[in-house]
Amino acid sequence: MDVSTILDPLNGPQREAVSCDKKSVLVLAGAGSGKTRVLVHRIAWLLLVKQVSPASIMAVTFTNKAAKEMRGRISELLQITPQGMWVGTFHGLAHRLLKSHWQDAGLTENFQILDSEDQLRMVKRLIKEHDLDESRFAPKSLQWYINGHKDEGRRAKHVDHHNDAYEKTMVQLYLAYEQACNRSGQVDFGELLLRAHELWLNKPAILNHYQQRFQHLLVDEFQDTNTIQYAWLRVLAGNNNNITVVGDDDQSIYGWRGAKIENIQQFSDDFAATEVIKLEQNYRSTGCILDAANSVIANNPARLGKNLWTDDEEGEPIALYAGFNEQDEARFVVERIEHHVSDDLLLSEQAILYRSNAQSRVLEEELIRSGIAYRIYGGQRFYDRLEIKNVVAYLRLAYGHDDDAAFERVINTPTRGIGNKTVETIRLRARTDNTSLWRACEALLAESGLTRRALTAVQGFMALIDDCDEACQRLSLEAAAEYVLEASDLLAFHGKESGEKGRARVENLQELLNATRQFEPDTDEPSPLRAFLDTAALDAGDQQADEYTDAVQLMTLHSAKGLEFPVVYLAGVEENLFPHKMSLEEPGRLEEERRLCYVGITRAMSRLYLSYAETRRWYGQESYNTVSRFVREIPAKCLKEVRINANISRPLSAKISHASDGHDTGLLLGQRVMHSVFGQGLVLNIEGQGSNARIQVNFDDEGSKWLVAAYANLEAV
DNA sequence: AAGGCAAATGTTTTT
DNA sequence: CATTTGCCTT
Repeated sequence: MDVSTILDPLNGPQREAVSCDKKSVLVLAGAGSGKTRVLVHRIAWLLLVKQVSPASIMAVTFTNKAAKEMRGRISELLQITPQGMWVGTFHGLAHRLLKSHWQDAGLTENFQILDSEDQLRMVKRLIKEHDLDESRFAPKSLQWYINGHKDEGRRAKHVDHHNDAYEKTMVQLYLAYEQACNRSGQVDFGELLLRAHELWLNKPAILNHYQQRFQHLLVDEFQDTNTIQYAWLRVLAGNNNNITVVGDDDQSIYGWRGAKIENIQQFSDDFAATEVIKLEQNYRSTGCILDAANSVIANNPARLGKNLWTDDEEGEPIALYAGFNEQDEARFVVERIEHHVSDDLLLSEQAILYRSNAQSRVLEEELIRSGIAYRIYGGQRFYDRLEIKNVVAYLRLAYGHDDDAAFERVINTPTRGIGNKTVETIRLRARTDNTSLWRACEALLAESGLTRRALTAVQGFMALIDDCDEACQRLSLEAAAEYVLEASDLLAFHGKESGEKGRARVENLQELLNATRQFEPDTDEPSPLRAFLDTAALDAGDQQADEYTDAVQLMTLHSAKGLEFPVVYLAGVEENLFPHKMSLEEPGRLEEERRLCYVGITRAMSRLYLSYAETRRWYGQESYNTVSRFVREIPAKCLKEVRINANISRPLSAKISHASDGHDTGLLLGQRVMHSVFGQGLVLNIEGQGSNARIQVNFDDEGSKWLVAAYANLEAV
């Protein structure tokens, strides 16, 4: 294989980015401009042309999916899988590091990862233990508070409470949380990054070793890095290593969870003589779609400035549909999906995107009614399911008895007569002895600190865990999991849950056994069980089921980032919904919503539909929204309004059928009417009775409006 | 320990 | 509106 294979398929700027010899390179890659391709080809370039050892390369992504894709594409391009390269997520790499240097990082050897649910439980418990009012100190906000500070690299001792009583308590709780985590060998997601950073700072020898090793750092989705992630990278890169970051300031949509778009600017300041390369040629969308995206995003101030262009044709204009309510909107979308299917497009080539999950319901109902297969992205991850977490907790507790989060979860699951009272005694003992719950149990058993009944139950539980431990050491991972499932009685426990639920739970448990069977520990982790537990904590465990059935894709705009579809429906482009009402208060949030819109538009390859509802039932209330400001930012020449008259057939006939319920307005749905000011129009909707009735009319010239029957003086035409 | 009922509470999500 | 949560009862 020669150099041409690496460079030939690339355009000018891409080539420059791939072969650039500068020590620090910032690639500003617009949507659909071949960002991943540049990263993959640059790695190939380093290996083949620069003869760099794979072991000196570290590539960092945000999601496991992206890491997996990168590894796959590198192997595909090189026709071999390079050994010794570190490709992974920030959290995954930090975790790997901490496992190798657990002592230097001040951790226990078998430290476990605390997911956000476990974290919330722990935080709740702490609030209770401190006798604080949950309404004043909401567990969720304490969790948010802790994670926020960790993302900024601050421990409890660093937080300045300004002598404010409330803030003081929060810091106190943060401190208590840190202590509880340390006591039970638990590390939350933010802690992985924070500890890894502290490891660099506190152990120069270790840092030096890794700086010597990783002379080439590559970072994907750089605009999503938060403070601690960037700090970690910067220290690792030092003054001598090579670092390439790829990102798009216009696609920064995670500011609300700590991502710092400013890191892009900071990067150029921190690394001397950074080469900045812009990738602006888009290989995804039609001219029309790009024009729209460019115009919308141009309304954001303080951009680094990119303008996407394409060789592709103008394409169809973007269609905008004004539904009279969300059902009508859904009907429109489904009708268009059916239309495209009859045009030989697959369902899976079409995606419905929305701002918030609550919107999916109506769309789903309409898809079901029409018998169209669909798949919703997002939602609960496999390893987050209750039944899965239960089994994993048994395994965790078997592996490391001091794992308090696992202990809390399964001490009485399935129920074995250990009630709150007993658990409270155990917690108290653990706190006074400053030890784990398991050790507290041992102490209590030794000195009979429990009632006879509780004593037997706890003893039974501990024996069960020891059995599981023994099974884990003796058996294969799969056999051990099977043993745990039986011995703990979890299979039967979940199986007897009512109806559909129980069946689904058993199915998932079976799926977990599958996962253990297929599991291949790929790291240098000697214990397959530990490796599996790590995967369960850090990896979503993508369900691959139905991945191959043809189905319409439904997801939020956030989860659509990085994907592309021939046809995209962007539903609910209304003020208050998108941009979301909540985001209008804080400064800077509107800009982020606009970037989200930019992400949405640029997902579409050839066709883009925008739709909104003039009336929407939202949290049980009727709301009247106008079309989103973002739509008004799209140039008129790119936009074509779909008039209701054009697809009157299904939506209206459905409405007309129950219009005869008699609203006593003398008008019928679908009827043409005349208004003295607005001119002629079509009756879309009638609500209420007689003169109180409100009528929605889509005027030919003025668009649709709601009118009060008593004053409107509508005449049938 | 399970089931029933009222109250609260609703952007976006990965690790 | 619909789902989840906490609290209360048996």
